[in-house]
Parts: sequence; structure tokens; C-alpha cells
Amino acid sequence: MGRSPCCEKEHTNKGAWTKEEDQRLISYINQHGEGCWRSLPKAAGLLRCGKSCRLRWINYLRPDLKRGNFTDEEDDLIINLHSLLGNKWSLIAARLPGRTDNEIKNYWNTHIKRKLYSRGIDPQTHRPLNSAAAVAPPVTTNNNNNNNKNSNSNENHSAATKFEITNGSEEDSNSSSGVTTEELISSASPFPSHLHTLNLDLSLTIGLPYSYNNNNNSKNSNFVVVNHTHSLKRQRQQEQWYGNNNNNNKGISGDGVCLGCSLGFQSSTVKQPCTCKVLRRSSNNNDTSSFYL
DNA sequence: AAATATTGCAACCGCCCGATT
DNA sequence: CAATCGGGCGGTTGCAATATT
Repeated sequence: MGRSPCCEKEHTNKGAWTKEEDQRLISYINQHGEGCWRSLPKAAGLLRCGKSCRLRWINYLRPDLKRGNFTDEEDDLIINLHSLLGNKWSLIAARLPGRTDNEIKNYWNTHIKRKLYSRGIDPQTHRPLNSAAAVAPPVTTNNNNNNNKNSNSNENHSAATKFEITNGSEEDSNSSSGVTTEELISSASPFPSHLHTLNLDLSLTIGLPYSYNNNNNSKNSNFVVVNHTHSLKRQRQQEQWYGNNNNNNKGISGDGVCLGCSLGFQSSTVKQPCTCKVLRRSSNNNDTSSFYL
């Protein structure tokens, strides 16, 4: 039954890759192409897990990677795509040639979050921070701002296209809604798909329902449980951005949700487990969320 | 200049899903 | 049909580099 194990874990290297390992991987893939990551390490003479090889290649060694700083246009595109797709980094990365999901994820966590916070926007909900815990009316995220040098006239798109994501958990809301991600993105953009990397001017109105509930999670539930524990690192970061929370409940806000949770932080370590459980409502069949573009 | 704190990012972990046996 | 794997993904961690005290 089944297959043989992926790799002998006790005989694999971990940690940072050496130049020699990189070279071996590059030359092997140049010769044989990508694929069959399971057998690649042995064939390439690497003492690495296939997964590790794949990750190294995709995130670092691939020749088509665009290294270096993100442009303002890329920033805006990431923000807009995130408002549509959430933490679907691979989908977002697919719209940014030369960028990897890992890179975008890191960039989001280290730069864009802060940028949005400084603008008074909750990076998880893309709503103004002071309305984060309330059921708020839709907020328009309009890219025709001062930073956008490519503000092509886009008014038709602002009003013309409406998406309804009608199902499921955040995991794959598109697949079960009848609207594919590709359609979603393509419809959102006034440009051909190959130009989505830049000049994408999404005037978004996001009307996700936003309420907390204490229901238990289950596969068929309409709710997604986000069980947070907060790393000290993130906690410090958060305190730095917003000031210390002097609440005696150590960050638990009045509605029973700690500040970190209410702000959408989802990191965790074993050091500081947070007992707070946030039930974040997802869009589903009975819970239509609309995007006005 | 040294110690300490913070930041950024590469890499790992663990889970999920479809494919395979 | 069940067990198992491969590939892929999102979340998290470890650590080097950098900034601050």
C-alpha cells in the first residue's frame, strides 16, 4: 500500500544552504528540469529533504526571481490583492512575476502591515482601525490616491463589476463559489492578465461581514476558528506601533478578544499562549460577501 | 566600544488535498 | 476503499544583520 517515505530524515541536512549545495541543485535542475522532488536530492547528490530542495529552488535559486526592493506599484498591488484574497500568498504571488509567496508573505508582515497601520488601516480587514471590532459599513479602498502615478481612468471598473464570494471557509472560497480566482482577479483588473503586475487600479469596496462569535469550530461550520498565541516578538511590535496596552487583562479587550487577536495577528509560540479564541466569520453559502469593483 | 534590542528573511513545520498503490 | 505519499501552502521560528542604548 501507498508509497515509500519521502526521505530518510535522519540523514538530511538542515539549516542554511551552502554555496556548494546551491550549485548542485542549480546544475541538476538545469540539466533535468524541475519535478520529482522526492528523488531529486539523491540524484543530485544532496543530503536534503526533497521539500527543502523545492523550497530553496522556488524561493531563492530560480533564475526568474526578481530580487530587490518592492516598488510602490507592487506594494499597492499586494494590498489590493490581499484585500480580495486574504493570506493567499501563492495566489498573490502568481500576480507578481518574479516574486515568491514566501517573499511576499515576509514583506507583508514586515513592511506593509506597518504601512497600513500608519495609515490607520487594519491590514486584516482593510478597514479603518477604529472600526475594527464593529460591524462596519463597507470601506472603499481606492487606489487613486496620491501615491498612484498610474491612475488610469477607472471609474467604469469601480462600479461595473461585482463579485460575490458565496461559500466556504477562507481556505478556498473561490473554488466553491463558481467564481475562480483567475476570474476574480481578471475581472478586478482593467488590464490584460500579463499586465496585472503593475498599473492595476482596483477601486475596491469590501463588504465582508464582520462579527465575532463564540460558536465552536467544525468543518461544516460557518465560522473559522483562529486560535491565537502571540509571540513576544509580535507583541512588542504591536506595542511599538500602537502603544502599550495597560489593560489588566494583559491585552484582552472588552469584548473578550485580546488586542492582538482583534488586530488580526495570528502568530504563535509556545512561550505566550493566548487563551483567546476568535471566531472569524467566513463567507459561505448563506453568507454572501460582495466585492464592488 | 560593548551590550542589548529590534528587524528582516531564509528555512522549517505541520497540515491539507489529490494522486497513487 | 483505505492507507500512504508528493506537492503545495500558510504560519512560525531561528539567527544574522542592523539599530539603539
